[in-house]
Amino acid sequence: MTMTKMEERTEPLPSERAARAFRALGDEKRLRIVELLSGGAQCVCDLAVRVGAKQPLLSFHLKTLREAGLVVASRRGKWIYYSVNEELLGELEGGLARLGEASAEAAARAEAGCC
Amino acid sequence: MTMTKMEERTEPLPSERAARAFRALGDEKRLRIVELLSGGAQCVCDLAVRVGAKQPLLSFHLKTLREAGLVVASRRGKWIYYSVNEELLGELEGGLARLGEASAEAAARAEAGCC
DNA sequence: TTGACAAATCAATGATTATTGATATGATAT
DNA sequence: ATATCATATCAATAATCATTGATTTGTCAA
Repeated sequence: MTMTKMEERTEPLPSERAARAFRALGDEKRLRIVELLSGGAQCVCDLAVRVGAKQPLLSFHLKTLREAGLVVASRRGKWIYYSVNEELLGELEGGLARLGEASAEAAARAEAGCC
Repeated sequence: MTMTKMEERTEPLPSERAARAFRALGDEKRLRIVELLSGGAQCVCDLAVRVGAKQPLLSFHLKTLREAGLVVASRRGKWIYYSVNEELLGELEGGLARLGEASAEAAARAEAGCC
């Protein structure tokens, strides 16, 4: 067997990863967190105040976002700063764009009466 | 009161609507459904086969997508055809783009050392 | 060390969601 | 009217998720 990881393409964004990321964005508090983070990296205590959630809940949501790959954490002394992963955000954006385009083309085809 | 619906702006995409839409996309089966639909409108029975789910489950997922505004249904005789709502897709795309840009600017600011 | 503070983890609970089989609705054709 | 086919809805169950308070871990400063 020993199969040297010889598989890593075709789909721009494996749908499991995309679904997980969308699911992570699919909560108002987490969406708010990402918005806040996109204004600059923040520590958890800052976020807790602005999101209006207690610290353990914030940690939970940040973990969800982290596991989805949407944010990254970096410790600076006593604090941990979070920031958004622009790359994944861009891939999701691209995925939506692709769907939109495909959908527009399909609509045009249908309009043209091939159905 | 009689309040004539006098509230409908400010946020490009109210975060509740955005969160609901992302949540709807946050399931592999539903993401697959949207992908299939973006290839052209389809009836439920078609989808059921391709997604590999039973009819009531398909209906459930389609309802979720419908309620999130991501797809629209239109009856044609005995069948109901679903298609994706490009407008909402575009708004979500725009929202992600906005987050990405804000985040890039914040990173640039941080780089420039104002922290 | 000890104390204090930031953040993560844990255990418990309630809320939401996915899935299923059975049943109801709505359209068409006979 | 009846039969049939497509789809929706319902009731029940299992799985996942959000939220909380208590506890733990990690870091710094005295």
